[in-house]
Amino acid sequence: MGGSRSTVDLDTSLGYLLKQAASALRSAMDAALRPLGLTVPQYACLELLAQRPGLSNSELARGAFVTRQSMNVLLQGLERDGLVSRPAEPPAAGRALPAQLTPLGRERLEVASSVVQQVEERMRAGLDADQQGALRALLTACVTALSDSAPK
Amino acid sequence: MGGSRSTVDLDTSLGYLLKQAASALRSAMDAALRPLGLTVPQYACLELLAQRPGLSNSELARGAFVTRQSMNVLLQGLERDGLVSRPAEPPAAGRALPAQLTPLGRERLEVASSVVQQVEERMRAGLDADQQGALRALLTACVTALSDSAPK
DNA sequence: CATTCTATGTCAGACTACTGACATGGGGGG
DNA sequence: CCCCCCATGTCAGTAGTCTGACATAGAATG
Repeated sequence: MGGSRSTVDLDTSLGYLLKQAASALRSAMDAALRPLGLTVPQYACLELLAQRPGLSNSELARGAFVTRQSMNVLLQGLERDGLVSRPAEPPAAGRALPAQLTPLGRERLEVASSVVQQVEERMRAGLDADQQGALRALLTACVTALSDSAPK
Repeated sequence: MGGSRSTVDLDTSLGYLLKQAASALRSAMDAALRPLGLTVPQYACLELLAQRPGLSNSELARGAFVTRQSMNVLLQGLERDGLVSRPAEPPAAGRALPAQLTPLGRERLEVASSVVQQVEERMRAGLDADQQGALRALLTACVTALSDSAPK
């Protein structure tokens, strides 16, 4: 078991490669969404709400991989732009405020989803169906391995 | 999870899964490096300098997936802490200032590399050698596909 | 040789995201 | 029943990162 090598070899490191891939995807999505006036986290929030209406702020934050606080300001911006609506008063049961897409938000998301799908297709250009499934399985394994061994 | 035509299905989206994996890895690395007083980009910078001494600010920025400006302030902090050294004067040929690890920086990196390697090993826990090679190949294919089709 | 293009370093500003902290609502265990 | 623990929403402060812009150095082009 290890300890013999003193530094990580970036050319063969899975972590470095993972970051490189995520960075490339992020840049491509950012460029594709910029003309629509949406950032990547904003798009992620809209997409989450389209598939699971009524998600609360904290649930959206976990789904978009940001903190509650960041998602809160993000949601305020989307509300201000009329893409998302939240009840102003606490919902009688619990504190979580369920958010909903407005018709305008749904419309904006339609366009955003199509450009993002084009980006994803570009990314999968050289992969056949089997390879895509394999990649999905391998990434899932990495995620579960990391979260299972996560302290606290 | 019915596949809708108008929106991206997050449960089967490779992009979403990629972001999830990168986020989990980032969190794990962040937690592992925090006790050492290093952030992930700082660690990336040190690791790059260990393997390719004399890299300039811009080259480090590309290698760490940040902008030149961000890498510049990051380098200033590392210089202030005595982990990295750069010549104060322009090097007669070109504008690029080659950066070097100081002995203290090398020492700090030793510890950081070991904890990061432990994180990577946790991530690869459920993958055998073949699967790791496959994952590497698939991610590389995604990166090249994205950069080849990149506009600009 | 002059011009243009590209790359680099740097400065200024704005924005994004995070950490820390506090109050509130709901569920269990004593 | 009361208390403890966890999750949520929110506020304030801080730190990190990006975009935009400018000047300079070297290469490429005519």
